[in-house]
Amino acid sequence: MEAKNKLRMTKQRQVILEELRMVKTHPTADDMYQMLRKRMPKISLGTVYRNLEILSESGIIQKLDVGGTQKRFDGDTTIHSHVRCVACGRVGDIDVKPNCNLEAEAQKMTDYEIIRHRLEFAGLCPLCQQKRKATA
Amino acid sequence: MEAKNKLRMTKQRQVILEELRMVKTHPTADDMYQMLRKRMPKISLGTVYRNLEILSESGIIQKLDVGGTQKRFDGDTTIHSHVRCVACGRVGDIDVKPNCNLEAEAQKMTDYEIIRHRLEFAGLCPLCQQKRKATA
DNA sequence: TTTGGTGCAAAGGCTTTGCAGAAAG
DNA sequence: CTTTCTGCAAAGCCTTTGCACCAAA
Repeated sequence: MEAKNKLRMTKQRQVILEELRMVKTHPTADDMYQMLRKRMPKISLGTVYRNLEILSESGIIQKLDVGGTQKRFDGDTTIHSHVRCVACGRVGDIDVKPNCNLEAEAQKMTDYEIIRHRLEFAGLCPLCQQKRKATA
Repeated sequence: MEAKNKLRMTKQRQVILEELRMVKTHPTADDMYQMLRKRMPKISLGTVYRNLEILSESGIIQKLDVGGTQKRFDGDTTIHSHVRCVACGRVGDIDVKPNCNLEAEAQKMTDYEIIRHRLEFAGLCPLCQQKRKATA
């Protein structure tokens, strides 16, 4: 729990990090598990969860808390926003850097001490737009 | 699942709606359950979940997907943002209406069809600020 | 060696659901 | 009456955890 332990670079951890950085899909833990089994058939789901947790605590990857029930992970730790497809759940990146100083703005209106913010969009991904046209 | 059914205003539904509108705390389903039992001791947790779901689908209340594992509910359906205390999980309101047209902005940068957005802040609530001072 | 990590399976937390009886319209 | 809703308990889904063995450093 504490960040005092030294991390070891195990095969599993390495592969998890590689795979996550290789995709731009913001996979869930289980998505990752499915991907990883192809390269490392004996890896366990528990190990995947543990490592994604550890890596995100260390700031090496990012844990996303976008809508939906499952957490998602992002190998890209630069500041950017996300779009979530309301139909299929897919999550994409958006490179919006809200110029307005939202946090200062918000700070004026609350007695919370603002630390950071999160901006997320919801919409329809290209695939689901097509599906909708087909149905209509 | 379909919104075709006519809603009945049962005692339970009525009380749930009243209680939710009475507080400004963005309770979880279980928070609501605890509150409700005082007025209606035999209400079941399942009923609470079902009604919060139905009411939010009907747009009568709002289901919040802020960070943390549990969903929260808000009787206030006007557009506003939320702050979440990173220490205790409490959720407050912030009346920031991002003037900049974020969605149009985002739309330029993605092939998703943007439908809406969500702006959330994270910080320390007054109580947790005090606790931290006391500890430091 | 030492100590953190792994696989496995069981346990946990939150939410949903099947069912028979109750109640709104 | 008819159809939706309720309470209860069981099931489900995602995630975490205990344990004995394994492997980095």
